[in-house]
Amino acid sequence: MKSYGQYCGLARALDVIGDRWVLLIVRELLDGPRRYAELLDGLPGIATNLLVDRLRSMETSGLLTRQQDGRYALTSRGEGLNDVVYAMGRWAGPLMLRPSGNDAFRSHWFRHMVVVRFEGADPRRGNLVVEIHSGDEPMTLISAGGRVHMVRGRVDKPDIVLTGPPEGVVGVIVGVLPPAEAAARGISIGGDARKLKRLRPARRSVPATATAKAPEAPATA
Amino acid sequence: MKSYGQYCGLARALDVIGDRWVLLIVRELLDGPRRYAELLDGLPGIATNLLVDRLRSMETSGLLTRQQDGRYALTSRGEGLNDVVYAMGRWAGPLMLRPSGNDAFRSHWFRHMVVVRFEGADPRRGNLVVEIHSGDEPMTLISAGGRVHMVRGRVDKPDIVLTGPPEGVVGVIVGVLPPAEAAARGISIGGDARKLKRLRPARRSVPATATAKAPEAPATA
DNA sequence: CTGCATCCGGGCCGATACTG
DNA sequence: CAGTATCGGCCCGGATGCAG
Repeated sequence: MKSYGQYCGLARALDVIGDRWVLLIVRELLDGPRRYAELLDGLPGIATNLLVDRLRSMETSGLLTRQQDGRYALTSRGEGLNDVVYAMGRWAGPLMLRPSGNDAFRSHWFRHMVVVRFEGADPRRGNLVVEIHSGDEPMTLISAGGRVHMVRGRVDKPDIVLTGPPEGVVGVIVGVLPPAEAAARGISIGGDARKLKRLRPARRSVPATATAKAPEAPATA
Repeated sequence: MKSYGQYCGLARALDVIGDRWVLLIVRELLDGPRRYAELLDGLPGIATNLLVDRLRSMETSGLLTRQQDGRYALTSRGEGLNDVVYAMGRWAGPLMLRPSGNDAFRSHWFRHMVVVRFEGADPRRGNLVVEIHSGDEPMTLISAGGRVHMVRGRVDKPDIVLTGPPEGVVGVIVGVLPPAEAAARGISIGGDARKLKRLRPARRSVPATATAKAPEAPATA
């Protein structure tokens, strides 16, 4: 992509990560090193030449390296994009209620979509294990020690089992879709749905990122 | 731009803000409503048709509205992108040391570049007024009440006056360029340069954003 | 089978000229 | 001042080929 040619932080960042697919490749690699075929599967819709082009340019711009085993891994600089990816994921919250429809979906994307909503530790958060069946592989949400994690696969004795389209699963987990209405969205809930409240103890929808704005501008109140 | 067609927060966000120039338009409007000609001046390099195209599509996607006076203003949804813009600006820190060279520059961009480095209130931060001459108009940095602001124009009796290329000004302010070496970078400092330390009281280079990563990451599987 | 490289059509981007 | 029109070129996307 052509450089913006502006001495500005945002513009210089976009010169590096503004190309199409770049941030989605970062998303995939934030889960750990991946090989070419795994990336191709995790990035439905990308053309093979574009994937290679991006991997090359991201390597020269210092976002990733190629390991001895041939897998691609983020550099520390690339991992620094975690905050950018999560800021965008948080902003996208309202967009996720729209049904997935024909959109492609991979189960491991749940990790970012969910963790972004439960960032930080909250000691009042209860322990909970939720098994999720949506997409190409089972995933398990684990709330423990005040933090929420998400791992591939299943674990023994989940408290709840969720099955259905991804937007319904996300809605139930983040609490915008009441369990009573979940069935109408194609979600089936195994176990005691009331336990889901443990994930959101008090009234803390926004994790106190403290959007320190300058004093002019209309300030979103 | 074509949609990624993925049910993923990052992908859906990029479907809306991934188009070239969109985030830079947001950057301009984060300073408040602007008219067409002002945007054109604040976005050196953009073609007039592209600016119009972006303004139209950003209006239909709910990022901005047109006021009665014809000026363009961010909606609350658009202002929500503040965190995204700042996350990228923070990540771009290391990229800003490279000289501006032939890059275009507008003085009001200092606001984002500087505020992003002093986000949040720190009661130990001292009061300071720095007048800056770099680019197309004078700017003034004001540290008061533990917060750092940046305003257009000049105020009476600044403590320090900085003049020179933008990368030198940024370097001196954030502290990576010692005042003793500033002259070699074309920076002239009026007043007592030691007062600049007031801006960075303790050893807090990173504002404790607490990059909460999941514990699995390396995933050698 | 994995990991690319090449080719080509279409659309978006960028620069300039022009208009109410 | 605030756009509209036009056109060349580059990037993107999909298909296909091919070497280890």
